[in-house]
Amino acid sequence: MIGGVGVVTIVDVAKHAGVAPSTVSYVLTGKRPVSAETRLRVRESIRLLGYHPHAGARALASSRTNVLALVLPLREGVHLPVVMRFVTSVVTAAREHDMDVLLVTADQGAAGLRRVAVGARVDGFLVMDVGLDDERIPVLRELGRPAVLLGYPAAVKGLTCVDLDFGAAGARCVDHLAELGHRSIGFLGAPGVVYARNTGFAQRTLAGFSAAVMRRGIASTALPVEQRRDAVHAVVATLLRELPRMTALVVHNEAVLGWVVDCLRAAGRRVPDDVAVVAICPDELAEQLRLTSVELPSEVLGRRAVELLMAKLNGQQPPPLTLLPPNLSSRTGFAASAAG
Amino acid sequence: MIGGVGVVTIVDVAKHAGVAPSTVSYVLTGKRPVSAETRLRVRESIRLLGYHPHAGARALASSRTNVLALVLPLREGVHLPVVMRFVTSVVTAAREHDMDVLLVTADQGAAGLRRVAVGARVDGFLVMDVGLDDERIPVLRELGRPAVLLGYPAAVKGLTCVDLDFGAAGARCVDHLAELGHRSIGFLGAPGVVYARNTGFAQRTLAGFSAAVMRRGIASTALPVEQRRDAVHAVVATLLRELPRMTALVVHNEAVLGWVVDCLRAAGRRVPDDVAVVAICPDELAEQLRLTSVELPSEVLGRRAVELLMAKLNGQQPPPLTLLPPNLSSRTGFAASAAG
DNA sequence: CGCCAAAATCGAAGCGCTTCGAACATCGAT
DNA sequence: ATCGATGTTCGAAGCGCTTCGATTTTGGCG
Repeated sequence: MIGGVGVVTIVDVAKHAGVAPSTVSYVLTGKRPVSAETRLRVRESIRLLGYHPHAGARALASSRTNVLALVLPLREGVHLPVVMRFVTSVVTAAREHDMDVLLVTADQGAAGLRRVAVGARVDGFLVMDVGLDDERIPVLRELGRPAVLLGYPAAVKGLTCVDLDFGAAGARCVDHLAELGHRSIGFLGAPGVVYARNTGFAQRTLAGFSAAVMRRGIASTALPVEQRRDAVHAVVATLLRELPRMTALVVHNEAVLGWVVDCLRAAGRRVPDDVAVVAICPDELAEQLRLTSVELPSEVLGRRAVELLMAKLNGQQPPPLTLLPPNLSSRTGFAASAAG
Repeated sequence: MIGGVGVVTIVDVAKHAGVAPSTVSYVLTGKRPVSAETRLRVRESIRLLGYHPHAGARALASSRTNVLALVLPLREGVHLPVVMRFVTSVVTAAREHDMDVLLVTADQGAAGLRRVAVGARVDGFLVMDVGLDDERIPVLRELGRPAVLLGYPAAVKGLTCVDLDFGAAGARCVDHLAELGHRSIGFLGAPGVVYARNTGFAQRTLAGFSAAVMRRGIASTALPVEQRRDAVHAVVATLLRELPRMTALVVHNEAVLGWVVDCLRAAGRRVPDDVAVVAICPDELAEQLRLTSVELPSEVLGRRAVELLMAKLNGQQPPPLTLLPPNLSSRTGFAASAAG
């Protein structure tokens, strides 16, 4: 407490505890053994003086920043609440590994990645919403920094990717409905633009769905859905026309899910009595609408991604692709109330 | 290009350009004049060698990190898309000032602030969702780091706060409706818990609304709304009972806005013909539902907050409270106006 | 009682940058 | 030619931490 609020350095702590600065460092990092007695004394001095290591100095000396970059997508068609939930789970998980999170928005693009990496601002990258032919992947490869991708491109060799197994999710919905006896199942997906830009997860879900209905000889029609109420109305009408005996519907588009149900009811179909709806969406939303669903596990994904990244930072080599198995929750309870 | 991908330091650049390291530094920071000729040569060397200053070293030497902390709320009742939109505008604005953004979630609480500040990880704070008696404020005061708050407590002296003028927003809705001839106006607000925890903006909107209806001698009833469909249904029914001649409704709860409209229609009231609905919500949502609204200007707020923080970092002393005036957009569509 | 390996601690050399006083060059005015 | 004044550039001293070889301490054992 020499200069008032001024910075307490490791030297101050060392003096106060009667040891060398290096010993304090070893107490802090645990990189060399320190006798129990000394460790206790140093800890006490740290507490007493209110010492906090200077992040910049540490980064300079150890070339480790304890910060990871979270690269966010900001394109249209991504569901903001899902992103947000994901972000918070990443921050929480990162803190458990004593890491902070630096936000990089994807509109800064590849240049943003390069800036952050070369400036030694972060130890590694978490890249969200990776498309099938993502421009950021070559940059990431070139930078050679540890990175974990959410979503995955065609060739995952040399990468570390994690995602929900959307193909299995699509199939899981069909299996569930088939077991309930449905023989004619519709599919409503993401907006057309999402399919057009090769986003991977949308295609994979559809592919899983299609393969499953084909395998079981189930009649089906699949359509993309735009995020406008009138568009939803139109597409539901189309579906009911094209697939008149439809008794079940798989929806992979959380933004319009509520409207889809509304439109079905408006068209005189009871949900789930006449049309069983299975959604692929965050649990919370499905819970609210009382729909059977395959969960979009943002929290688990975020946490898993952080853990994979930490593994890489510690020199391990996790598998190039981790797919989380889909988890279907049946919610056949009573139908939703209210408007109709 | 001596050691492959290795780090290019300021010394390498200096050698390559035939100057002293300090000169390179001055070219970079502009803190001392450098002759045009030298400046050009140094810039060229920087480009050629692909030099990027080491953030940690810079922070250590200059005690400036060029990082600001964004402290996010993660409580229930906050509308995630709004937060997300806000986050992205902050990141974008920050980048324009050559700043990066470190995420701190509020659940790390006051301790999180302290850790980040004392470790010299950030230059300043952006604190979201500040309540009337926020526990983080004393910590912020104690830390003495530049900070900008979104939302504001009772006493703003010595702080820098920015927010939408919610009181004016509530009043603006009433004024608009009164001018259209409405004499009986309902108000649906945030969930009860939001009022209970003194969040400020909810109270202020209600206060502005109440004062305006009183001033004009307009009949009114105000109710909180929970985020469940059945709760919305119930509260709309209550409202229609308590205020049978209601011809207009102000809704300050983006999460249930759609349901409110649904419930009104289900109750046989045309919107906006029988009941004119004015929302206080993000423009995008109002646009989608074709409702007249006062915008929740996340983008503008985020940008403004960053600018205020930058001003503080540059030694200026912005006013303790900046209130953005509400902006009402009329969306009467093709339907004729109600009332009258 | 002395010797050696193991355990604990120390000391000094950086990490890459900024900063500040000093040195140097240039030039118009003496 | 000489002298400031002005405009540029240099050199060295840190910033606070980690790291690694060296040194001291400890304790088991001949």
